[in-house]
Amino acid sequence: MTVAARHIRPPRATVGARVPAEVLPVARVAVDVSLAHLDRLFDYLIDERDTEAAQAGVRVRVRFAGRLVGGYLLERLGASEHEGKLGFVERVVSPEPVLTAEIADLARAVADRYAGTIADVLRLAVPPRHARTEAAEEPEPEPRASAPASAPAHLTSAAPTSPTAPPGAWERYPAGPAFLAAIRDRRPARAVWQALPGEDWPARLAEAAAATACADRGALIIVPDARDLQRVDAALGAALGGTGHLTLAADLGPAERYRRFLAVRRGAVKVVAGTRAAVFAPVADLGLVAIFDDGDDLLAEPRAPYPHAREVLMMRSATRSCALLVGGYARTAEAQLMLETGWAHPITAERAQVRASAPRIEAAGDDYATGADSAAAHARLSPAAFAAGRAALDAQAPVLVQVLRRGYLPSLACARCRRQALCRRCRGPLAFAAGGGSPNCRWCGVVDAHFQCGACGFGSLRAVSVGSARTAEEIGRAFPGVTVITSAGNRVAGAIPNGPAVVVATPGAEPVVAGGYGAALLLDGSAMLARPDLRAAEETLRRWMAAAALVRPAADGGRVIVGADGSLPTVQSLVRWDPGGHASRELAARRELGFPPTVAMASIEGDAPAVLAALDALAVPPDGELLGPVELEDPWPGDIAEAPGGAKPGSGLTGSSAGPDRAPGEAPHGAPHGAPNGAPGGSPNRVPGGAGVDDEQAPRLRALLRAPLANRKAMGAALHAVAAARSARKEPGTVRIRVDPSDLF
DNA sequence: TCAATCCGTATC
DNA sequence: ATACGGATTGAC
Repeated sequence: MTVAARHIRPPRATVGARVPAEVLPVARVAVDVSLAHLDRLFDYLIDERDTEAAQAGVRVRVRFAGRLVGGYLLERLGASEHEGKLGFVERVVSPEPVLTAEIADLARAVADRYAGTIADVLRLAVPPRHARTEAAEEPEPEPRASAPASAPAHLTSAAPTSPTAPPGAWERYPAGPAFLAAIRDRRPARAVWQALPGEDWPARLAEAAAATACADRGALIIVPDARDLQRVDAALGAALGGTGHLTLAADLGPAERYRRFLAVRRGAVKVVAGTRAAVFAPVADLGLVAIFDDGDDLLAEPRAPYPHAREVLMMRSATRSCALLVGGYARTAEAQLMLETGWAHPITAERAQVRASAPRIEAAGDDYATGADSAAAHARLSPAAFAAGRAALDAQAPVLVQVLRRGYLPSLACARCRRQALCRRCRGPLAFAAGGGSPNCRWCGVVDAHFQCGACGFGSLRAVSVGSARTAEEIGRAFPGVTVITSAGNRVAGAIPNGPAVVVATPGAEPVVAGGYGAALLLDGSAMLARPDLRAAEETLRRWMAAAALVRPAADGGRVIVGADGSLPTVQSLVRWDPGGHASRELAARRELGFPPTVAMASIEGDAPAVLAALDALAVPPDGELLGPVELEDPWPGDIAEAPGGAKPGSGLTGSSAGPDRAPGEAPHGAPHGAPNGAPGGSPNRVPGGAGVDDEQAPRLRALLRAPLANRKAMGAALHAVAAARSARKEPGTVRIRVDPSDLF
């Protein structure tokens, strides 16, 4: 038939019909399709002329249901189980085997655990290809089966200077040296480590990595944000000699990101540090995985299937039998559970050592009525806080002031009815910026010169919270003549010089200072503790300890004043520096209430009809329990909660961006549903009219499913089945399923 | 009896 | 999305 007329572009160069490869002609392919009912491998034939390039782990293009899609070749087989006829692999994209068997297995396990698809996990795990980089980076000198010793000399881990222990301060922890010894002996020790106040934790992690390198194995270190990563990078440089490691972070460009990924994959570098997306780094011959400050919510991946970095590392540790180190000043309930089940051992210091390292910590209540007219009271400083700050400054030491929110007056309410003040255009929160005469909207930026309460019509405002900028201003008056530095939001200071100065910082943005702060004043404690969040207490203690750990020991005059009621258990735990006791009580409480991590929990949320149908179809696992559904009022319609200059989410494919200012009210909640850029109700600034009444849009529901930990697999499978049924029938609406969601309320 | 069309289901 | 198979319909 009219062959010539049919083709606009020339027929494939394959004019000669394709013939299956002589050996192992069948390829098992993970296609890049994230539909739950297609979440399995598919078999294709390999053309004889692709047989060389078509190795396990390479990227391929295949025709799937009529269209070309990407995928990874996972395995070559002699024959297929598939009854029907097989198509050919259309193209081997590149002979570079980017997906190792370990990461392929890990991706499958993570998908199963989080009721997601392997395609989604692989998108998190393997960076996009950058062809030029791939070509530029030497095309594989020798056959790749060669021993690790064949790595280029300049990239091998610096010759371990002493074949024995790297010297370090792990001796301050009774179990520390034994843990390092285990790493050196290639034993899969697992530990939960409570860093001492003032601990140079990047150095300790670097020593652990060096011990791993001594044993000629790979190490992977995960930290919450870019600032932490810089410190670990520097410490690794010092411990390994500059070329023995590399870092993986979100802010690298595509080329650099892929270049480093290839260096890791090719085994040229065996010590890797990174932010959360690096948990999937294909480090060869893994001997140690480590994570620091695992309570930080940046370690929860915001893209489907929402895996948590700590959990992924636990999985890698278990399947590869490598050592695991979960560190932090504080201790999460999850870490506590590892200890109580005996899965991991504690690395903690003796009481005396803790006392010698910690500053003096006292609670000062949270009202500043005393001397209400003084500048100190305006700065929300209790007399004790003011005195501690004054004393530190007099001793030429810097003072750290931790405040919950950034901005000037970031949250306003009607002065009469106390309802939150909202923008009349987009209903976003109103706030005062520094030096601004009128409040403006934090979402759309519009200025509202004549506020009128949408609920009661009243015309004046009161501040609900005070931000870092306003606090800095007041502190300046309280301590006249002293330099005031703010570190919050987009403007974060990494380190400051020693000397008298006041640093006002939001949690996670505290600069480090050589020698330590003379004092830390922790404001807003009650507000932090009062958050309606399962993890409010744990999170508050984590933030307090992170700040207090930067203060010099009590013997050197270090003092911490926490602005909260001293009788509260969390405050007590801080004062006594007892993260273990706090975590133990926290875990007991969660067990009592049937909350994670003592049970497996999942949330099912989305459009009401779709959620109801999904719940109908759900096979509740044995001893499982369905809670809800309840209607969800979503105060944050978009996934961008901060309009002016806020860090754009999802810019880098490596995940985690620095953004250390994560006050509770501002936490952007994650994307509202499964769609990657989903903004259900359109952009924030819609509906010009309605200034008051809650305009109900399509109701959204949320249900929780919980099951005993032993039935976690069954729960994942049941949820995956629901998602599969939905996608197979192309059911309308949105349902987002999350296992171990970070926000339960 | 056969083709055109509709619907459901699988996607190697 | 698209492709295929089986059922259904309508015209000879």
